[in-house]
Amino acid sequence: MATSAPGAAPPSTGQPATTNLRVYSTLSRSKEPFEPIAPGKVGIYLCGPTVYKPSHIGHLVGPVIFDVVKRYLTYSGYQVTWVVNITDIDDKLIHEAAKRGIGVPELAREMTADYMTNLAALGIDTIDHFPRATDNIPEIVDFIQALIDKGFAYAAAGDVYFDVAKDSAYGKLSGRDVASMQGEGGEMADRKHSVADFALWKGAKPGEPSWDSPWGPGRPGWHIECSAMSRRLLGETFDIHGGGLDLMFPHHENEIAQSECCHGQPQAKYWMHNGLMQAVDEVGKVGGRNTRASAAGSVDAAGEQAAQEAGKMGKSKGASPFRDLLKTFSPETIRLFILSSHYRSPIYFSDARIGEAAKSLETFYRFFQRYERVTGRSYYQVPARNQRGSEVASTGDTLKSVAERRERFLEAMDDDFNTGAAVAELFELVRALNRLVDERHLEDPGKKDAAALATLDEGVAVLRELASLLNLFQQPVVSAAAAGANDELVAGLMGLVIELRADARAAKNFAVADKIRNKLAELKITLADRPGGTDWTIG
RNA sequence: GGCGCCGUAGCCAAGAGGCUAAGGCAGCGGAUUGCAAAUCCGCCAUCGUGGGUUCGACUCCCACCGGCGCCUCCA
Repeated sequence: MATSAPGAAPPSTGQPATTNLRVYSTLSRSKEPFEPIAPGKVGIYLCGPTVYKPSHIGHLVGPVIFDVVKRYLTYSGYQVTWVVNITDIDDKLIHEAAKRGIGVPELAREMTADYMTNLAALGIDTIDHFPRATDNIPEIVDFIQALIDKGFAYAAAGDVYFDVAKDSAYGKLSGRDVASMQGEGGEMADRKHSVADFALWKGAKPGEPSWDSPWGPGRPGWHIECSAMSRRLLGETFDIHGGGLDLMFPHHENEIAQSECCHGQPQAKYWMHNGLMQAVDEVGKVGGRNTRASAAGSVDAAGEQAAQEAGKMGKSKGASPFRDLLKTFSPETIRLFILSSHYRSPIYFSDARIGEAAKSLETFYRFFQRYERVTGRSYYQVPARNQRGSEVASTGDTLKSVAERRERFLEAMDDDFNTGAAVAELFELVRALNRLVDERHLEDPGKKDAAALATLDEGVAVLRELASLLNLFQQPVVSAAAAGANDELVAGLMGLVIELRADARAAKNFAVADKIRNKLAELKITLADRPGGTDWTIG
């Protein structure tokens, strides 16, 4: 399992920050020019996990996306502070801990560790703070008290509720009408002034974890921790608040209500919501996409069934733990899969679809090997350009193409972090560089061309620059099979086999040469005859 | 029922009022190769259906069909 990528986000360049970035905000339902509240500085708060079960892939979509957001902002000259909260006290933790016969803190520790391990595997080392709800109880209690003092909340039988009727702006994020809300029902209903009111503090029942408060022992409601912790770490108003689309209501709506009623100013300037990961059966398409087949009468029963089985990777669907997914797919594959589509769109998840991402990554890995054959240097040792301001000299076809692709990549990122379009430019970059190697025969040992090699290096530096913004190709991926290739004995035997095959080829004994290659292929070993000799890869 | 999103090639997926509708996977043809692998070049979509607005729409509006999400403390 890979650990964090070295270097974290590219260092701030100290240059003027980009002015072209546009960010879609759920509040305005439109893309807005990005202008941080304090020049040069950006605060980001992302709603993190409730740590009661192992994280599944859906929990890691936000971190992957905001890791890229932070990298891009940093690269663009901003100083970014990114906060991800850990909800470690909540009904779900209480129930799960009881079910397993362990304490809530123990459960929280275990699941927080699981989450952290997954983040590390994905190379996400850009998060600055992981505040836990239970570490911030005094701040939370103060926050609630302030809301009561200002008349926006009321205590009732050990609980405290937010009085939605007092907030005329309530519903502005999700576009909901207070009157039509069902709200939290159950036994709390009769304590609340309105069904739409939500708990800020929940009085403890016997045996439940609790903290002292002016309203008796209890614990925070779900939303208040985020209001309190975001204020502590980022201030009353900060730049970007993110989270899954499912949190828009009620969580973020309630957060806004709490924070803005308490402070009398906006909580966050931009609200970014990522689309949800959806599970889909391997068979058939999803959504309305099989409409035509069905309408035409050629009903694909399997496809229809698959569509019906598609569903959010939520708690009820029992999505498999992320750590299991890592047994099948590399972190890099999962990152590419997530970043290949737009962050606001839902992502339909299946092994086959992630498998496609894995295949497409091979294009890059093969190019990196080719680069090493040509230059003797590892792609991973090429210093990444990390200054947005420095332009690429566009002399010659290749560099012209490299500069253009870089420009398009950056434009895509400026357009509300369009990573899908940006990824396409990475493929185009590699194509341009492969073309250069082909045309100048750089793999041919007898044809070293200093100018072409310099161009290749420049192109690779740009590839590294752009890829690092997506946290891709930061360090070599070593598969178990590839690791075996380093074995001295294996290497020696392969050298012998290749030598014997070379002799056979020299003698035009292609039957033997091909037999060797075919038999090796059965062992998952691929031979490639190149200008400089034959090399082999495994896996 | 209320609110919202979506429907682009065999599959995944960007995009966009007029310029060649990105890229990936799969497939086909060619170059290269002893043959391959890899690489490169080329081919493969008129954008769910029906109307409307416009000089012009796949892109805007309406309707319909189909799918999905939220309204239940799910990232």
